Amino acid sequence: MTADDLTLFKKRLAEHGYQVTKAREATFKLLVSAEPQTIREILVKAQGVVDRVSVYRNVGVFEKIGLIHRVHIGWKYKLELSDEFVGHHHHLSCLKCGRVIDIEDEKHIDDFIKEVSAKFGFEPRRHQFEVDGYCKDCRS
Amino acid sequence: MTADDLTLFKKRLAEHGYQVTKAREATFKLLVSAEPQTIREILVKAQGVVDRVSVYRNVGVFEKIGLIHRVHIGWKYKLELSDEFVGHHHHLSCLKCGRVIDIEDEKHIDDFIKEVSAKFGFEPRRHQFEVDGYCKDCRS
DNA sequence: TTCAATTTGCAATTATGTTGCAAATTGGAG
DNA sequence: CTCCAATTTGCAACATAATTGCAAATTGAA
Ligand SMILES: [Mn+2]
Ligand SMILES: [Mn+2]
Ligand SMILES: [Zn+2]
Ligand SMILES: [Zn+2]
Repeated sequence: MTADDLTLFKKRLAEHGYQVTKAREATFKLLVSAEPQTIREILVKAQGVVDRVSVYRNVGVFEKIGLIHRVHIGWKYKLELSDEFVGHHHHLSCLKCGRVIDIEDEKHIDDFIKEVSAKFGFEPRRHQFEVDGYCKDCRS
Repeated sequence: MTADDLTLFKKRLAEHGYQVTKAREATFKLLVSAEPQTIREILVKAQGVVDRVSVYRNVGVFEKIGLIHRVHIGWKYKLELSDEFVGHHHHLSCLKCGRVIDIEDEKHIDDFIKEVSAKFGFEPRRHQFEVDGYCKDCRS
């Protein structure tokens, strides 16, 4: 993670009236250290450093102020930095090794959403696209 | 649900070496009665008829043999009949009233998957696309 | 009808996430 | 820097969702 990321992190907390604490900084760094990851993975890494309840609570805070968001990966959700940090994207997820590949969309998805929203009078807010399969190394 | 659906249900069970039981038939009928729905909703309807453990176990069986599948709806998953029954589709999901609208894709998604899979040497197996927002009635 | 194999239901257990509260930490005022 | 009200933390208890072991019931094939 860059120094800028950490600065932005602290700025966002302050903007929303949250304090910058040891536990929050540690939790955020764990979040960034591998991405995306399950809250379970974060809890394991946090053992002895930050209490599980505080991890849950602060992950909740981070979500609420838009620092991170959830993505669906194989019937669990994982946590990743928000678009502000890493740019909007979707995922290819390997059913064998668990590898997650970031993919960028170049229009297909947005066009589809626009089309289908118009058709049903729907006002889209968020979307998520996920492809499960086998990665280059696992498809042998 | 049609008589054909029930016939296909029994056929698939038999093909995979599973018995056709009261509990399984009852659970499948509950599944079909409203669609998609959470396992929680099914458990409530099953009270006094099928034990919760059997519901869990049989929903697991149904998934395994491809009679049903999960779809992501607002950070929960819901269960719905597989494509074989209802045709492949995706969902618009209302953040306010919870309404779920089935949408069909006309190429966008498949093209995108083809494109991006080629790029990463990925072999796609399953995919899921979900749009959250506000339905016609709720956007006022 | 008979019976081995499968399935069911109940109790106990495990996994996951939440709440109440006293003690510690934080950040701003003085 | 010092002080202190407000926020945050960690622990224990609680709540909810899902899984497992096992004896009893059901199923389907002979
Ligand atoms: Mn990503
Ligand atoms: Mn549907
Ligand atoms: Zn792989
Ligand atoms: Zn609605």
